Formats: sequence, C-alpha cells, structure tokens
Amino acid sequence: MNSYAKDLHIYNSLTGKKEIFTPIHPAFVGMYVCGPTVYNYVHLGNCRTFISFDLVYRYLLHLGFKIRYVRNITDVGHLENDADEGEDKIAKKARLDQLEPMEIVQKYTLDFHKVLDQFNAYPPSIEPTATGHIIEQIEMIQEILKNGLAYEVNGSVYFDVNKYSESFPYGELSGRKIEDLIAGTRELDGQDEKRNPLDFALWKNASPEHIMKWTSPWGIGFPGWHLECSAMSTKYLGEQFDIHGGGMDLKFPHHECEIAQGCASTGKSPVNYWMHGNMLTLNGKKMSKSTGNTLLPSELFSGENEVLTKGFHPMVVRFFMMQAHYRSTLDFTSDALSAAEKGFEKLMEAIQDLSRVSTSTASTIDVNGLIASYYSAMNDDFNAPILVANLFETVKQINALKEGKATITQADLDGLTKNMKAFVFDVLGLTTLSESGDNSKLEGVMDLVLNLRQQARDNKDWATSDKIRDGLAAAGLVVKDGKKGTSWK
RNA sequence: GGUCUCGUGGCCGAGCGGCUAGGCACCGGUCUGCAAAACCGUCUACAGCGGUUCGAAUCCGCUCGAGACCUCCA
Repeated sequence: MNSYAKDLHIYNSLTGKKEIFTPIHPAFVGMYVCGPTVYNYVHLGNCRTFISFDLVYRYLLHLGFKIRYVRNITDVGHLENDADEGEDKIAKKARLDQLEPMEIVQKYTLDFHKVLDQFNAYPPSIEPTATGHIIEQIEMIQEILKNGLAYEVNGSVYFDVNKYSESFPYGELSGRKIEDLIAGTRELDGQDEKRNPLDFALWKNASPEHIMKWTSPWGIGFPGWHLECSAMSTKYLGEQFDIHGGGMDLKFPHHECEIAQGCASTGKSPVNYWMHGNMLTLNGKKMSKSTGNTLLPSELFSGENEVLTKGFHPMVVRFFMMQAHYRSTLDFTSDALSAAEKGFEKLMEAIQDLSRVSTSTASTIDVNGLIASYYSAMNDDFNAPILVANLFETVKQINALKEGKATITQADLDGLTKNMKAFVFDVLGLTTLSESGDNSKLEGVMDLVLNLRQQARDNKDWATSDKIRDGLAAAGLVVKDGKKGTSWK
C-alpha cells in the first residue's frame, strides 16, 4: 500500500461531507458503478461518468488497493417511464429495428466497449448483465416479501415504501421527504395496482406480446430496473460494500431505491460511500438521449457535428474532462476543447522532455514537494483539476531545466519522471497521441526534405527554404525551427 | 409548484474565511533570415444589494439569472 492511501478523502453523497476513506476490509475495495442501458449509442455525457469513475478506479489502484470494480450492463427492465408502465427500452428498440432484443444489446454493448476503450478507460473487474441475474433478482424479491416490505398484485410485486419508511429513512440519499414526494406525484389513471404512488416495481407481470420475460413465483414477467443493481452488487461485492457510483441523475429514484432494497432484504444499508458524478452539458443544458441534446463520441472524434469546428482526439477529450472536478457540471464547447488540446500537447511535450534533461550534483527543484502536491490533490476527493494545475507547475520546472535555469540530481529526476508519468498515464489515464499508421517512410522523406531546406538556409537561399516550408504546410505538415534544429509534425 | 445546486477575469475551469490555482486567448519579450513553434512575463476576476467578521469570492439574508431532480436518462 502507498503511504498516501490513509489520507484519501471522498465526498459522500449520503452524508454530504468529505470523509476519510476507510474500506470495510483494509487494503480491499469493492466498488459498484451503474452502467448504461444498452438501447442506443452512448453519448458523451454518459462517457463522462464512466471516465470519472475510471479516474477513481485508477487512483485507488495507484494507491495500492486491491479493488473489485463491478459495472453492470442494463439489458432489461428499464422502462420508458417510472410509472412502471410503458415499454421496455430494449424491447422497444428491438421492435423498431426489427431485431431480437439481444441483437440490440449486443450491438450497443460492443459500441460502449469500443468507445470506452478509445477513452482509455479500464474495463471493470466484472461486468454483469441484468438478464444474466434473473434468479438472483427473484431471490432478493422473495427476501423482501418475506420481510413484509413488498406486496404482490396481479403477478407483479411492488416495494412498499410506506411500510419501509416506518423502519428506515426513505429519501435520505436524495434529501427528500416522503410527504413532499407524494405531494409532487401526479395522479396516474388506471394504475391502481400500487398502494402508494411512490411504490416501485420489483417484478412486473408481462403481457403476452411482451418479448423479454421470464418465469417467476409470481408468473411470467420481468424484473424492475432498480433491482438489478442491488442483486448484482450483493452477489459480487457482498451485502455491504465500500463505494457505489453513478451519475447525479440516478440519485433519485434509482439509488434511493437501491438503498431501500438493500435495507429491506438484509436490514443493512448496502453502501458506505455514495459517489455521484455531475452532468456534462451542451449549450448549457444536460446532455440527454431523450431530449436529443447529445453529442456522440464518434462525432466528436471526426468533427462531424455542427457544434464542432473540428474533430478532437479521445485523449484531448479525456484531458478536457480531467480539468474539471467530477462533481461539477462541465459545459462542452468547441472552444474549450481547442484550449484543452493545446494544454494537453504542452503537458505531453514536457514529459518527453524529461528524458532529455541533463542532471547535476544538486537540485534547485523541490521534487518531493511537487510529488506530494499530486497526492494531496487526488486525496482531496479526486481533485483532478488541481492535479493538472500541479502538473503544469512541474512543466514550468522542466522548462527551466531545459533552459539551464534550474538543476536536478539524477535521483530527483528519476523520482520526478516516475511519479509524473504515473499520475499522467496511470492515474489520469492519458496516453500520448499515437501516430496513425506506419510513419517510417514519411520520416525518411521528411529527413531528406528538411535536410535540403537546411542547406538552402545555410546558403541564405530563403526563396527555396520558404518554398519548401509553404509546400509542406499545404500538405498539412508544420515545420518548426527550434534552437536545436528543425522538427515537424 | 416542491426540493436542491450553481452564478469566478475574453473563454474553460479550481478555490470555499486571510496566503488571491491552472489551461487557452490577448498583449509584451527572448529566440529567429522572416514567419511559425517553443519559452519567459503581463493582464488581478469572483451576479447585485445588505449583514456577520479585524478580515469574505468563500459564512448569513434578500434580489436577479441559470441548471438539476421531482417522469426515462450517466
């Protein structure tokens, strides 16, 4: 374990405070994050949450925790509205596209994996699906029924919120009061199965035309959306585990219901630290599939969307996200991305420069102070923007070394290099922009061309020199005349 | 309508009682045949109005504005 691990503070949505992180089992961490409902392409807003928790995962790994990271795939049970009526999202898409539901699931799961891979997000330790855990869900319902906190009506089972709230604080996560919730509930016609509008479905009876259904003790049906996360987190992480993450918009009702289901089945609140990532906005509004205010990662990479002036590399987008705290909303604009792109390149060049720094017998740079600043930033509720700022402070120092205005010992340089790379590559999850394809031939040509240009320059033949430069520029190759010779990109 | 969050310099964003991040842009400089790039420096902001305090962007109240949740959403 890293010695900094004991100082990690996490903002807990349940208490509204930053708390020191103490895992249930020392050195081991169980973390569950709500994954996507795979009925469509993931948009950039979805990605932000997963990238935020990728940062959490990576930093915990860096600190030396043994961590089991579970992130589910919702492939059934997610209805179009939470009146517990309406069509299943997967089934609807399947009907519209005339495909099997599992073809829909497969298509968009593959897309999801591909996109997260492009963003260099680690895959979770376990990625369970709702359809693969019907039995576990049924068992949990039985447990809740046994405890008298759910009731069956016409082949459906509903969670009894009123009864539950006699023993447990329903609404504690989202800070809501039952009375307020009821007051805000609209009357819905013909849905009198529920005793209380706040009750939510654990199991829904399926009509004959329903295409995704399973047999259960209550007849043929399908599980409610909130249940899968409870069943799967319990199965893989235990009745109580350390961290549960998800987007802010899942806080209510989804996570509130998860707490209720956990308490109702085991008597214990399932999660110690609730973490919620904030939304990515576009034009100041939340990115959302249902409103169409979205941007797809593929559009972002290619630049094929009217809000973009050009395409951006996934690593630039990731870096852009790292410059904002995960609990703050982040507004997406093309200008902001362009700014991030410049900064990203600056950071990456400084890292490359580290290998070219010459060492000395003494250091004028406080290397340990810089390294400590990386940890203190991340230990303060994963404050990546502060980490980035501290890394840029380091960049400034590296430039000073390059200019000969500062000195560093070999040991300090080694330590700095190791830690800076660890935080940039392992923790922030950034990678250098890989040159596309095989450039060896181009490099040979460029060496030759730049050599000829240098000869012209040596002869003060500016006409030839500039002709080469302009010609290359027209071909999209930028020539940079530096102190130590000419480079290109 | 109810609950809650937020309003920071040209832009994006940290900070959340005193030490006034960072990136980008702008401007100035170094370098350079010129240009670009790179590097260095400058720019001192916290919606408005009151209050608490020796001291507030940071705490409290009010006003205005934006957003989220309350219905599917990461």
